[in-house]
Amino acid sequence: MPADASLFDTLTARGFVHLVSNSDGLRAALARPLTFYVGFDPTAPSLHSGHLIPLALAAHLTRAGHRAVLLAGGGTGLIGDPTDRAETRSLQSRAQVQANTQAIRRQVSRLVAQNELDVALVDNADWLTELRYLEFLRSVGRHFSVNELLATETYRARLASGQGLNFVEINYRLLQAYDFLHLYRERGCRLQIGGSDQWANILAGVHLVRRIEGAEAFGLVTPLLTTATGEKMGKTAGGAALWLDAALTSPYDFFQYWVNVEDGAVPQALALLTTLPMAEVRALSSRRGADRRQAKQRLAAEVTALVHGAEAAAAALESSHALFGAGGGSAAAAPLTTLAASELAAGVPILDLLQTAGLAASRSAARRLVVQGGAYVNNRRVDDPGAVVDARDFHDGELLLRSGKKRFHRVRADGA
RNA sequence: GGGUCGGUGGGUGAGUGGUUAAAACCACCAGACUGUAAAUCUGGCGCCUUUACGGCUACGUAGGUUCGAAUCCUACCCGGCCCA
Repeated sequence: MPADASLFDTLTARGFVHLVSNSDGLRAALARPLTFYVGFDPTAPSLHSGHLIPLALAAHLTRAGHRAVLLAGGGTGLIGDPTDRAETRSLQSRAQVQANTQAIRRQVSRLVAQNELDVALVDNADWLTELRYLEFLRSVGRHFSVNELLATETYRARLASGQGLNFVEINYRLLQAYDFLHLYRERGCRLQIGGSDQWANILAGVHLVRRIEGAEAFGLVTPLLTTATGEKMGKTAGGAALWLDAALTSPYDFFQYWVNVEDGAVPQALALLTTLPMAEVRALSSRRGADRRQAKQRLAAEVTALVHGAEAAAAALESSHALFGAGGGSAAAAPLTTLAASELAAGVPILDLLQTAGLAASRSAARRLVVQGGAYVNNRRVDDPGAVVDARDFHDGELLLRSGKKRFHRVRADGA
């Protein structure tokens, strides 16, 4: 598909454009294939929901014929981005950063392959670790005013709150700006995209490219996904982050997260996270009342497919229907714990079972759950904390455990 | 390096020798109402057990004073600010 000038308008219509350094300039630049980049810092071994929008935008751009460079921050990760952090982030060990960087590279490669995108993967450690301090100060440092740096929200908030600001943290922005310069030189990269929190960092890169190369580079940031009350989205039921790694957040849980988002978040999520045509997004968004759940299921199916593949998404959908719907279908994608037949023979106290299944963090928590009437075995409430589960509770070798209304867990009897 | 203030539970933040497992708020869990939504109301929210006004652990770390310490003392670690 050839790049075209209307791409910018399409992206705007979908809501991707929160801020742009020069909208007319970028609109014109997008008329021809252009190289852009987006960076991910290795603060964890997996990307999370916050990365979805920039990834989706990268996919749109790539499909329109632009070249993507996905950057893993193996170098900047050694410093740590202070943006939106109330206090100084303790430095991660080199080993930790390396491990996370590797994990993220693998994950990104998989995402890219799964969605058949043609992108380049780079790691800024490859050039940042070789920087020479004096040289860096003379060539890059002199283009930045400390007054201006301190005036930006990130740093100003820190100073105002009296939380202090480490020298290392001030340097983060310069390193990210240097990344942009480096990619401009090495790959002709002219656009950096990111979440809205990255605005100042991205502009610093635009500034540096202009100062040193006398060329115009562009910056574009996307909005953050928020709830109706303006809170950042992306926390799972347990309060944990919504990871894109299936080992950290299973496709089923990932799917359920989207089914459970609040009504007000659906239109934005459909437009930003799925590739559905806008006409369909609008149609789904117009569903009201209970019908809105169908829009959420569609959203969940689409996003899960992008992240975990069509097959995993289909399995998650089927399991969701099986557990919440009028029955039928397989709950195979739902979380599962296997019990040895020997354990089961003696009977397993319900409190232990809830804890083993991860539906309760401790036996105390499991006891509270039962006492408060939130524990179910095979959809029948258990109100005796001393209850014991045995083989008779298993049907076809399986038992369905539930906490509250919507957290399910399957227990399978092994060797029975 | 000197001075000074401070480090409390997932978060913010009270508490300055004795019903303090630690106020309040947020987050979170469960119940009710619902649409696997939101809002609202109710209960809960360190761990363990034979569930008891029981036991254990906890207020940066390690010691000490005391019948008794998050609260006092000492050393150390970490952070803010001021001076250098």
